[in-house]
Amino acid sequence: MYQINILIVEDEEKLRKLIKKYLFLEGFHVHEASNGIEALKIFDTETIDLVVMDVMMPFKNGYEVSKEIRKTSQVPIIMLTARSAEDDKLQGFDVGIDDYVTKPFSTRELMARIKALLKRTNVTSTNEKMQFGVLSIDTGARRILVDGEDMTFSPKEYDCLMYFVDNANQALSREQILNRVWGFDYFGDDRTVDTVIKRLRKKMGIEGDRIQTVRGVGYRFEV
Amino acid sequence: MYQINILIVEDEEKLRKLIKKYLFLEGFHVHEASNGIEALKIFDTETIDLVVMDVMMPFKNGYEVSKEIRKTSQVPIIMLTARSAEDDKLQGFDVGIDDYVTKPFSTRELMARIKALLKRTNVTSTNEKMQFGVLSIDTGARRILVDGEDMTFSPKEYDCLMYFVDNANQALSREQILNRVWGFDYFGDDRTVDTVIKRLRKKMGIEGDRIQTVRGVGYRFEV
DNA sequence: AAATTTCGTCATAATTTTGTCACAATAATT
DNA sequence: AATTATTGTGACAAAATTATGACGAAATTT
Repeated sequence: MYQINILIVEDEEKLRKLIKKYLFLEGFHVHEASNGIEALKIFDTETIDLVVMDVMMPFKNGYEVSKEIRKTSQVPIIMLTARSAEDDKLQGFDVGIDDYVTKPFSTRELMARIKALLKRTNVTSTNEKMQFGVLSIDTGARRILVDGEDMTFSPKEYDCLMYFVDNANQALSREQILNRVWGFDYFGDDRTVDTVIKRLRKKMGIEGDRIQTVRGVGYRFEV
Repeated sequence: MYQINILIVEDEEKLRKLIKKYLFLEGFHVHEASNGIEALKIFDTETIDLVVMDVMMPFKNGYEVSKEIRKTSQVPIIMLTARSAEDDKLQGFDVGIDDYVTKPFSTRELMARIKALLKRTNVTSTNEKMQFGVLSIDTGARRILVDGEDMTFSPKEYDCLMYFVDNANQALSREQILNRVWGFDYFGDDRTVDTVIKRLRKKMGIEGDRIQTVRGVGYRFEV
């Protein structure tokens, strides 16, 4: 499946690696640049779906880089800034910054912002058609057929199934599922997952038992 | 469905890519040329519905290229010029330039001019007659029949339906619909889409439920 | 400029989704 | 076999999302 590409532009290596790690854990494909020049080079040669960039950088600051990027692209940009002065923000939005995160920030906050922005700007994975027994999934149509019948899956059910499909034959803990499908900022019962699984299995009909219980851990989608 | 083909002739790559990006977002199929020779070559081999061309270019300037094109075609041409002197404009119209945009211009202005010119010169997506159950669409006449009855669709309704038809069986988010039907520079409520959908469904009669709600996302037109 | 149509927003209704809980069922352990 | 831990499931109410009618502003036509 197609992975979403994110470019991190941050001169402070520790912070860059930290962000990279969390983005990686969220399933993104991550590109790194430690300065603006490098960033623009990568941006020109790679397909980038979203940019996370520090304002303060040697050579070229974040705003200048954004301005360059905006000449050719409407890619979503999130700016990291140490200062939180109002005029700073205004300047940012002028250059077409889509969102703003003030340091220090929690990785959780940053992840939330990134996901929200991706959603807002409609960056999604490509259209695919998949088949598992009598279960057909058409991601472009966001439609699922069971035994040829159109089955309506709720957003949570759909997202959950997608997560399973993307990680077929892997045992996924409830926590992992919660993190990915509900978002890492979700504070709810682990067992919520069980309920969605129950509904999924039911709707999937005969293919329902592709979702195996992994006792003490969570679930596994088998292909 | 047939996409409108636009040829951009501009030697400055950054600007060319920028225009391309915006045209793409508006749903056009875009061809690029960085000079007059290349432009003529593409014009000969591709079907081009409209040309956007810079006057100032190496080798052959915009007027010369236009003259060449006019020998065989009445394709609408928009000229980009840095100078705004009157004689310039006159010379342009002499060679059969249809419209004129002076640099620097906003992408919004250029898009508006392009759309206006397409409308003026009656370039529409080809005349097609489509049938979906009792719903007949004649894009050439911009007319829709429901159950044999002539039904009047408002511009928004019509455009929206066309977007659906062009992307049949695809889940389209409200944002995507807004971007394409209302234009990327529209800042309004997501829910506006719902209202047009409501009106569409009503006018489409029995075929109204070809427009399916995709919960948490938007809508899908099913064929 | 008057009349008509279109369009966006809002309030409210209708519908669907979702999380939790209680209890049943099942598996693991003693 | 009994006990304990874990998972399955139906029910239900709250929350979220979508449908719809109404209304006035804006645009278009007459």
